[in-house]
Amino acid sequence: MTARHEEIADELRRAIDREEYTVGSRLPSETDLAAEYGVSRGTVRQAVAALTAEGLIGSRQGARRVVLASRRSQSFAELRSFAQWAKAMGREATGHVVSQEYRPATQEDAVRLQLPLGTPVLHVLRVRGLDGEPVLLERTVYADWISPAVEAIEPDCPSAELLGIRRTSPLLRVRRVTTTREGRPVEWSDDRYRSDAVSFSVHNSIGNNALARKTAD
Amino acid sequence: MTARHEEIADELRRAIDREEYTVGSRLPSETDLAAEYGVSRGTVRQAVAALTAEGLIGSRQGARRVVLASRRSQSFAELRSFAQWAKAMGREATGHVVSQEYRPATQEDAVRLQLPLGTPVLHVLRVRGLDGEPVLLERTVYADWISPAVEAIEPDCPSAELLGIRRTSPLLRVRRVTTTREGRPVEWSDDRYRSDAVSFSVHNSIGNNALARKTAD
DNA sequence: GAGTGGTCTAGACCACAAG
DNA sequence: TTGTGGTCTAGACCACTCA
Repeated sequence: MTARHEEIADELRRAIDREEYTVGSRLPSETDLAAEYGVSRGTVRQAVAALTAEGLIGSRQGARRVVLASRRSQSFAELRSFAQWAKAMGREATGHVVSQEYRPATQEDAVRLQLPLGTPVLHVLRVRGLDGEPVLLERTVYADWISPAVEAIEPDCPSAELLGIRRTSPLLRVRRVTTTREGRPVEWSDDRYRSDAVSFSVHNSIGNNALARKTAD
Repeated sequence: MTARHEEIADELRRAIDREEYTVGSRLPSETDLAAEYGVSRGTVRQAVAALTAEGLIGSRQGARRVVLASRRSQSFAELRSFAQWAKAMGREATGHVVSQEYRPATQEDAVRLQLPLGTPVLHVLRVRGLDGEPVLLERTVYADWISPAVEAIEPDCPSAELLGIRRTSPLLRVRRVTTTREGRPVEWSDDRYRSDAVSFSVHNSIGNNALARKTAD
């Protein structure tokens, strides 16, 4: 059922967690790992590529892979939910679910969440605020296999004043896709921020800068 | 010199740019692309994996890959430099280079930027602010092959009051790596934000959420 | 110079999509 | 049913690291 390379990636993550491989130390060679797990080198490379994308390990041609970080020390630079982030900032996060309903997955939903066409997906429209001030209009589409967990958590506040701004106000629009460690898409979202209220910044393995522009969406 | 799979990825990006493949249309099959470029299927998969990571195309098992976006329409959701972002927010961005010097690449520099040990890398320490208020202390290390471009742009303001806060003030710390489209690391940075001023994250193909936590660093 | 990661090939089988 | 992407194998050569 689960792909072998995902199992191996998980085992490596756990090995790093329990400090079998400590931060700064070298991972076994691809050949050794292949022998250890009884797979080909290609499969090992698929596994370590996942950890590399997560920033857990680094690599340079000719040298052993190096453990860069462990999931234990995730005190900072950890991507946070809106509420977690607000708390860290000493602000009070508010959230209201405006609407919530299942719809069959459109072509776009299916592609972004890697689901069959027509699979029921959960659409949630939320207004989120800081210290009572509405700041973010959030449209999220959840994959069917995760939506029960979402419904169980959602506090259902029937309605809310949508941001309380004119429809023509400029908004910062952000589309994003959230995935599990294994790269399985969990949700994708189309957010519109009040452009005078919030902000943010980059934090990406697959990032960009002014010198080498990238299209995020 | 350049890997074949990178060349193919570039050609595909350009093909999407000139709307040879329009948004919403299907890409040729891996087999067809392999024949067209005279390479094996594995090489084609390396190429399309890059575009997938960039969010340009999507894929589902059994169906043709779909073009999700073009680099033409990058008006929003584009990762911006600090100055670009500030301007979009209607704020005035300030920046001062506190120090700037070349040092031989340490083990960490070498791994994160995928450079040989001891290669000269450019260390830049900046203070950035919004509307005159210092907000971000930014330490950036640039790869040698990109540093000339950095030096040419940098305005050198000799010094600045470092954030104007006590050394013990809590700071939000963010480490990030910036890469080119091809995944070649350009810089990595260790930033410390004034925790009462601003900041945060999210916006990632390889993201996370509260349900499936990920270690960003 | 031996070891290692980066690249590439040419096959194979499977699960899923779509007609 | 046919085509497609996802996975996996078992080789190969090269560029680079490091002792």
